[in-house]
Amino acid sequence: MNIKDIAGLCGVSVATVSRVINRDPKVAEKTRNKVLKVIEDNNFIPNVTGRNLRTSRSNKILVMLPTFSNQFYSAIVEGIEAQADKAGYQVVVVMTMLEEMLERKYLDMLRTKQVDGCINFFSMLSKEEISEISREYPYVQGCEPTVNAQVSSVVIDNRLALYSACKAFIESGHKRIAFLSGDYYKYSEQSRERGYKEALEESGIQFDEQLLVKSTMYKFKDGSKECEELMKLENPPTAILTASDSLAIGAINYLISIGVKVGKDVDVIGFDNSSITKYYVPSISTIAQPRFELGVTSWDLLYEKIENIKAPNKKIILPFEIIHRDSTGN
Amino acid sequence: MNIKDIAGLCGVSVATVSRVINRDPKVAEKTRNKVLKVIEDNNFIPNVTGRNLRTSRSNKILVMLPTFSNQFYSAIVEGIEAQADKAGYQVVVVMTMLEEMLERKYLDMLRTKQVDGCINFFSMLSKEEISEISREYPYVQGCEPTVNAQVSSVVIDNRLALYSACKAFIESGHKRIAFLSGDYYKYSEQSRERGYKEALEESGIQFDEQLLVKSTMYKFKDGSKECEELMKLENPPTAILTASDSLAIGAINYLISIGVKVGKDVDVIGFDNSSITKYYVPSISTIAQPRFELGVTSWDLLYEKIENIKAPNKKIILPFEIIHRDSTGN
DNA sequence: ATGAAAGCGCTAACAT
DNA sequence: ATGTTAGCGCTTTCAT
Repeated sequence: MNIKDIAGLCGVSVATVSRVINRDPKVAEKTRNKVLKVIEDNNFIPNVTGRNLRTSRSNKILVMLPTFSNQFYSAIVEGIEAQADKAGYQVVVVMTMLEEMLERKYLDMLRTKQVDGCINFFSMLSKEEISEISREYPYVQGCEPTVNAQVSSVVIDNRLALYSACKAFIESGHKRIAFLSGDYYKYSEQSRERGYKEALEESGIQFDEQLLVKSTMYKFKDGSKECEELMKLENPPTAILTASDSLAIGAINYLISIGVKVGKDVDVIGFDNSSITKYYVPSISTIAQPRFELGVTSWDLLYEKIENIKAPNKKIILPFEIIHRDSTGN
Repeated sequence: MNIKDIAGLCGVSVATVSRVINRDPKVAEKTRNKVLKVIEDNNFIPNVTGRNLRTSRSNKILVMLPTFSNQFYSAIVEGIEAQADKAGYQVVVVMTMLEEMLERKYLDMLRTKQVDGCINFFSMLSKEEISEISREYPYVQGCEPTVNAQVSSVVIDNRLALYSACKAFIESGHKRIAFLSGDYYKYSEQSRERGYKEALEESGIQFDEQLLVKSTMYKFKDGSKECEELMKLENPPTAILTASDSLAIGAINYLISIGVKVGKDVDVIGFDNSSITKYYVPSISTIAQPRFELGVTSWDLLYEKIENIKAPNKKIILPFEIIHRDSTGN
């Protein structure tokens, strides 16, 4: 069953059927109805491959995630899908597992027109490469744009987030404030580190590099282990900022294990507001990113590029929210 | 840059280039090398759409998940991808959000040959429909096959899992054992309920329907709320089996809030061994499914169907593992 | 071993 | 308003 069969059944040409399918207004009302009826009756769906070959477009976009096993991305993808669906686009989600080879393989889908655009949430490639890709193909980065690359992106103000959280700690009287972070997702990490240091400096607290941990890979285990190191310091922290809820949970897990009262003896704040934070005991304070909105916005940025590859790059910053729960006491 | 350009550069016909690309042995060694060199030099990738149109195959498969926001599926998808990649297939992951309309829309990708097969992890459709789809297209179900549908599937022995866990509770002296489950993922729920009842019966413990909760949607909140109901019973349970880690966490959260010592006063066991179970306090005992293997096996089943749609349906059962942690004391 | 050519299903330029 | 037709890039049959 193809467009030719439908044309035969209708007694019209394939061109007319194609016009009906593509909502071309230059078709007589009567003809249109006849064709639509036959399409309906035969449950006909136009062959996407034929159309794609002809138009060299796919009506698909690629979403590249570092991993599927981070709940953080699920709401983002839902946001993207909601928008893409409205525009008649399908979303293909892949994970790169932080492997450059895999990332390159998936990017070939752009070159070979298997997808019309790509939203990336963490790239291993250089800023030069990303800038070039972005010049040639609809390509947008979310959450972790490549530092200094010329590309449209949507993020939250990571600097301000850490600045605010750190300030809040200082205002509740903390003087020894640690920051559990990583050295991988450069963009957010650098911004957050800046915010952390600015808050300290502004309050006249001497930055202590022992309290800035950049060696984690964002696993529970890392949170525990690095928290242990921190607590063994001569002058351990009384408050811990973290770059992810998993790190916060790891840290809290360790603190509980040594009898420290979290939210009382030591305050801890996570990042991302994953669903578990509300149900952990103690419940975990955290910094929430507008995940669905991040998805929606990244699609909007991509669509601009799909419609006009020369559209200027935009850098969009969405608001975050600090959520106070038991792990920061009071 | 297409196959014609390559042919031109090589001074051969497009047919020969196509043969080289497709590893047809009937090409002279010398010709092959020349062509390969030119392909390499020009960084040429054959247009997938052209090939798909011609062969009416896509070398893509569809993985349908109820949701992205359940970590449970991430390792499964990794297993599928690992296998599919070896066979030269791409994996497209979509979520149906438990919407029948969406599921049908995605199934159209089979009919329209956008994908060569589908692995489904929960369907809203009737067993008749699933059986028919499975007869016509490569289609496999994992974890939650449609009850009584004629389709290849891979699962764990859910009955035995609950039977064993319940038995273990009985052997540690529990007599009031609740089961927090749902009424949605029929397949696993029914099997588990059977195992639960069998264990009770076999041990001469009267089944009490107050202790079988089937109203959850597997959310933290449901676990908390239903646990509260249970504990308010005249004769509350001393042990709680659950159908997911989220339910276990919700329940434990509530128990802690009312001062009950989990793993001592009341034992709780989860299901799926999600990563948080190890880092919750108390750490949570759970029933682990071999997630990666579930993915691998579901691919293998699908591939049999892709190669031969008439291949007989297989029902594969993989082993589970009960992991004891602090939430079940001792 | 290689080439010529048909045709997969569709769209769009051109003709009527 | 509708039809005719070329051609997107590829594979594959049939010749040679």
